[in-house]
Amino acid sequence: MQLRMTNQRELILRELQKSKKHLSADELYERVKRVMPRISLATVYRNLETLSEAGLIGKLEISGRQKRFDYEPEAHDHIYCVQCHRVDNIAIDRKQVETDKIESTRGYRVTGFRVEFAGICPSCRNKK
Amino acid sequence: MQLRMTNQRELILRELQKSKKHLSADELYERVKRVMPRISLATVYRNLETLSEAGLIGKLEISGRQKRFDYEPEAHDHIYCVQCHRVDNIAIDRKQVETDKIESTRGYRVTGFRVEFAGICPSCRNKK
DNA sequence: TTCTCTGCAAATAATTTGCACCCAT
DNA sequence: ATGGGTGCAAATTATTTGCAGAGAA
Repeated sequence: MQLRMTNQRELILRELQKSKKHLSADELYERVKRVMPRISLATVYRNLETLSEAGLIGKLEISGRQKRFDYEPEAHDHIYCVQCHRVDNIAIDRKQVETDKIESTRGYRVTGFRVEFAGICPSCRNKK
Repeated sequence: MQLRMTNQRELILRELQKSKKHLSADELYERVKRVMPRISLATVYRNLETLSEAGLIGKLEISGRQKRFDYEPEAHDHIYCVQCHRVDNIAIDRKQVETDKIESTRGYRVTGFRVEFAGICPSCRNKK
């Protein structure tokens, strides 16, 4: 299966990169529609998936309801399976986060890691 | 609003803790149904939400399609908003992950962090 | 030409909600 | 008794898929 660079795919990639944000499929759909009004939401979904498989963009696994996509593919302490989404705990030394410092991978083949913080963003802080 | 400890709520909490896994709502539903056959899936959803707000269990923000719930509430590197789910990048020193070591919080009020690894779990490794 | 890709609409999957009745406090 | 909680069914939200035609390689 080889990748064709269609106008839609190129536009989706370009708009996501231009945004410099972590957009959901429908947020990006709203943006690309301005340029290509007849594009379909399904096309956006399919391309985001394709582009992240190709490594051109990143797919964020943190989420509320929706998946979000990252304008730059990136290397990124729970451990979870990217195929079946099973999750397991893993013991790590938080002061020394490096793949080879994991005490046990529980049998997983580790493909990457990332550190994620939770918090309240500026505009939500203002609302309350 | 005060919390009532109903039989349903207690059972849901107990079964999640007993499982020692990160179950999704419907996986947990299958388990509690064995004990309380007429319980509704909606009740499971409502209680998982309530229990995690109360801090009795944890809600995992990493996900595939489904949310997963953690049998133990836990302290937990992207930064995202727990209210609107906006996501922003944050610069950290991965070798020194501590809240006070973040270079900039981008205006977020940080409530916690966790380190998460990605990989392929043992049973998925076998399937391929 | 040959396949991958697209738009459209319908189908799924996951989660939420309205409502009338129930029960923990 | 009373206000939060429940079951049921219907409604939403997010994402995926079948299909026939379009267009990149």
